[in-house]
Amino acid sequence: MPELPEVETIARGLHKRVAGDCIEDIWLSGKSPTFKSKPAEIAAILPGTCIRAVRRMGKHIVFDLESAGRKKKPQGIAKAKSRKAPALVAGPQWIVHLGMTGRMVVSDPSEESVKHTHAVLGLASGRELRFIDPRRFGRLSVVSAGNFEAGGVEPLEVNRERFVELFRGRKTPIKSALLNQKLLRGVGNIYADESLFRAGIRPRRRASTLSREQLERLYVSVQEVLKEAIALGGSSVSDYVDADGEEGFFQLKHRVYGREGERCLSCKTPIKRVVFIGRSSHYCPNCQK
DNA sequence: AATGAAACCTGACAGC
DNA sequence: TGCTGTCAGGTTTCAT
Repeated sequence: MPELPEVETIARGLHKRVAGDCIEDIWLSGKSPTFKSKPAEIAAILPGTCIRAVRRMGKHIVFDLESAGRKKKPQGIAKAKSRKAPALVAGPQWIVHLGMTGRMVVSDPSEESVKHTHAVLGLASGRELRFIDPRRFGRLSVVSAGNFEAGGVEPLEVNRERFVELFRGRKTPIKSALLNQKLLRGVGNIYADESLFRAGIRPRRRASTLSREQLERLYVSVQEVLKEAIALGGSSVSDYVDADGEEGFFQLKHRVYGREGERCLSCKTPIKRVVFIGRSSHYCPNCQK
């Protein structure tokens, strides 16, 4: 389901709703392979913690936790360090990957839980935080503070030079590289196709055959597409909804994804769909070289 | 090293 | 009504 813009939207929504709340109890379905950490470990760590922040790293949702009733440590020690030192992370982190069909909702306990609910956290405010995932490609795990490795660089934080260097000289098709989370984290099938269209590059072009100018254009395209999508709350292609149950609207702005056979918006050539690396790729055979 | 297919799962939808 | 086949926003693992 979710790529960077959807996960960003969900994480912001969750932060607004549950930051500051505390986890009192937990229920887990135990169904594999939902749990990357053992369910018993998750059940042992989460209750008794408070949610300091909810944020996104790549396609992961990160819950920064701290032990309930314990104040943040004084930060005097950090003073001597450089201004660039990262904020101290007090407690464990709960990491949620939504896979293809994962959803997180804040519910009243009186609401019946839907099929494929795999985790329910009881919050001190009386509400419940629920994780629902029909296909079970999502993953839940806990890590100790600062131990989480999300992969490559953030597309919206990387500078142009680093971006170009990530791809320059690689023999792999540029779309494979864009989807490789160890290089760039957060871009998935929709936004790879949309970015490549805007940059005028075919998905199968080998990265090594792209000029610096083309890579710079791709850099701009990726950032524009992601920013526009976040502004519209993501793309709701089939069942994606954010933490408030609201659909996104970026699917209305797709120029190639899901538009096979329809006319290209800039040249009227029918959009093509080809399958490679096991996924659909959509492109305009005229505009993209 | 690097491509690519298969596997992990369920549900929706099209066609017969 | 029901069967079969295809497709789906992701990632990992195994074979070539």
